Amino acid sequence: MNKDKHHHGDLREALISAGIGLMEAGGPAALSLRKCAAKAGVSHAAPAHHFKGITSLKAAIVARSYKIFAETMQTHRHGLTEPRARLVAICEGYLAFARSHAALFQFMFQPFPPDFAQINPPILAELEQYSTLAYRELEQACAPFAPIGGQEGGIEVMVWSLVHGYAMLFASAPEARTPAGTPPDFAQILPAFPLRK
Amino acid sequence: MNKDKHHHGDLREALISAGIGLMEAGGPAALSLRKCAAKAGVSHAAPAHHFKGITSLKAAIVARSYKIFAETMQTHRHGLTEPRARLVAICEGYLAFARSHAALFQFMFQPFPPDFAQINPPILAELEQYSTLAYRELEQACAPFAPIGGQEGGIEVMVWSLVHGYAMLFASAPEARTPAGTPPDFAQILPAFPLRK
DNA sequence: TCTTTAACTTGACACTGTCTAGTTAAAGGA
DNA sequence: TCCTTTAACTAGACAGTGTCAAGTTAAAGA
Repeated sequence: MNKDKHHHGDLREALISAGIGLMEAGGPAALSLRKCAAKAGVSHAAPAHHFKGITSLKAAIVARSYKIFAETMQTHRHGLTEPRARLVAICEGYLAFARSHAALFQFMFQPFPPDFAQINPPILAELEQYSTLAYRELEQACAPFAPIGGQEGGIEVMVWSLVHGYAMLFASAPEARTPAGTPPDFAQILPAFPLRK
Repeated sequence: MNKDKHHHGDLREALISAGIGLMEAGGPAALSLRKCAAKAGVSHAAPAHHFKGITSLKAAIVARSYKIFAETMQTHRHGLTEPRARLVAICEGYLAFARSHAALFQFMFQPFPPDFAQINPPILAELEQYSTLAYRELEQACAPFAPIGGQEGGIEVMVWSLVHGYAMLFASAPEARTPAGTPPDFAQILPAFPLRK
């Protein structure tokens, strides 16, 4: 741990972990550059040498979230080869992540603030990498099925919209606030879908 | 306008309008109690007499957003009686709002922070009222169609999830970042849906 | 060993939300 | 009309935030 040394050793990683911890404990609003620094045991200005600003740290946290997100879906579909079962498993992984990492899930899909440009390029690349990784999971699960409306990629957009909307509205919310009672399980919704091989 | 008078006249309304203006100009992060007060021409502590804290002001802004949201859907479905056309129109209204009021749309569907309790009860009631109003639009548009999976309300959840997910991912985002090109129009997706009367 | 560079600290600044105390204006009662 | 009460606002202070500038300390390279 490099105790008492001037260099922290792996401050970058420590800051990301601290940030995720803060968000999971108190929601996205609980994230603060200074609190992350304190949790990592460094001064309040230390993060500046690893992240250009708080937007950069946020981007790094989102990148990390996408990584966990993709891994969750991978775990769920592992070993399944039958197309329909595989797609269902991917959706279950999607919803499982939204439930168990509610704060991160909400944070990931928030549009980025206008100061996007200040994010360090390597962080941007990492973000791109893992979000693509997650998207590929969904894409591959949809691949066996015939396109909808003749448009390429239409089926992914349809399934993605459905599972994402459900996750946002019912899985990740603190209380699934449907004015009309408890929503049905997603497992009852997806099978009603017109998926043809 | 009650110029030079001690009382503003309608500060509450002015603060909500100012808040919406700020958010539409610079995104949700641009909202600040002090900036709202400045825009309304009062001191920085004046809002405290109308909103218990910034969470209350945010709730009031969300309530107002739901009102506009419901009205947008009403306008779109106006005059349509054929069930399918009506449902399509409601969805178009949903997406139109997400596009034209992107910041508000994102903000509305963000889960509330833990300090929910500090929100003034009348604001909470207003929020409840308008969000229910918006939900009723969708509910009524779905009513003519047969339930899915035997579960009551299943069709609403399905349609709502689909249009909401699409709105979040493709309509309200600054750039619809699908790793695989431009997403298809929603008009091509909904018709593929298994809706029976 | 000297120089350079990266990692971090310290201190300051403007900005945020919120609290307390004071002021000003309107409203109600005699 | 005068007095009291109350609501609406101002002014000032406080802790917390992100960010910048300058200094320090440690590691790396020649």
